[in-house]
Amino acid sequence: MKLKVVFMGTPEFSVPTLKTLIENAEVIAVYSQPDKPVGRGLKMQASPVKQLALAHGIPVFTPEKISTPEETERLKSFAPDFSVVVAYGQILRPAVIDVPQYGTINIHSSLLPRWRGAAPIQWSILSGDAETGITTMMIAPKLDAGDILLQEKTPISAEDTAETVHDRLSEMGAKMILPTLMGLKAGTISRKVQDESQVVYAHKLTKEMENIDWTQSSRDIDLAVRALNPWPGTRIETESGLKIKIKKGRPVFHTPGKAANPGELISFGGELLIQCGSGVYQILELQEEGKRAIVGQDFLNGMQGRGLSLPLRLKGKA
RNA sequence: CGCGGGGUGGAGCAGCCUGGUAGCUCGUUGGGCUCAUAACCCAAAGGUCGUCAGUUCAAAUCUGGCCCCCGCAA
Repeated sequence: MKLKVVFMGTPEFSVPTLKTLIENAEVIAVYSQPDKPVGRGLKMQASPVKQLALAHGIPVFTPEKISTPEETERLKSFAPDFSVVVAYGQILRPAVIDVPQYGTINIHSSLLPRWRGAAPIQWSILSGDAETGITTMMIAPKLDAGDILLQEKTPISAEDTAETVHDRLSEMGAKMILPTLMGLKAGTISRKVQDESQVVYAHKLTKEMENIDWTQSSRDIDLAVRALNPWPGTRIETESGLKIKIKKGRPVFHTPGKAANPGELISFGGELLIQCGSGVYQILELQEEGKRAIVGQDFLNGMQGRGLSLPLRLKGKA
């Protein structure tokens, strides 16, 4: 007998888990955030989760607010064994959490209790954590505070960005959902209460975070560039008005022949560099406003034709 | 009708406003220099200027349509 599951999720991150459930359980209903105008032209678009569900003929519900008496009643009518919540984007009230027979399960992309909250992947990179992972947990009324069920770790490499870790954790979460549900139903998983003394919050990222403080060390800047990729990104703006996103880079340890001032865009040996508060940061890939992403060497080549020359002073933190 | 930038030899750019010889940096090929080199010097190849039509004696450049790429915003 297949498990009867209600799935709640919205972005791309949730998709692998939903796929796994569709293949191995009976997904009786899917909840997702309402369609929103997206992209150039502001065309209305269904969330990735909604699109997948519709493609499989699964009923989709997109209430503005799921924690209303009417929606709760509807949820009850499905008589689910489990609700599985993956990046749904709404807080569930106790009445909703309590509907499924075996409980409401959440997949969270950090090693709880570290990094509760909205942007755990980004904050784990930004903080220089050596590893992160996936936690499956019981949903509790308080955000990300429920009992821990299963955890799996993955190291954060020097090449990892929020995007690569996001993709990896997304797949990890999908692999962990069945063992979690089966184990819970069979009673072979022991719930583990979170150690409140270890709680750290990963608050939501803001657009302003794209502005980097160049007086930091090149190592901190490297962490920021990787943590904020692809959103909100890391932007530099020269005093001459060039707006450039740093897509990829790395801290380097050699010192340019001539000492530059912190916050100056310079080049040395064909490399595009930024002099930081301490250390030098090499820009490997960048993107100018309105243009496509290019490597540092191409940017240097293009400067010649445009009559630009280094060093270029960067605007300070906004 | 959300706002905006761009499509020019293999790459990144300039030229377009003020129509009339295709420019810059890099790469490629050949040669030179050197113990040697990703360095330096000389030379060469390589472009129907996104596409279609219009204006004009003449269009990369002006006008209109279409295709493609991207930034903001969401």
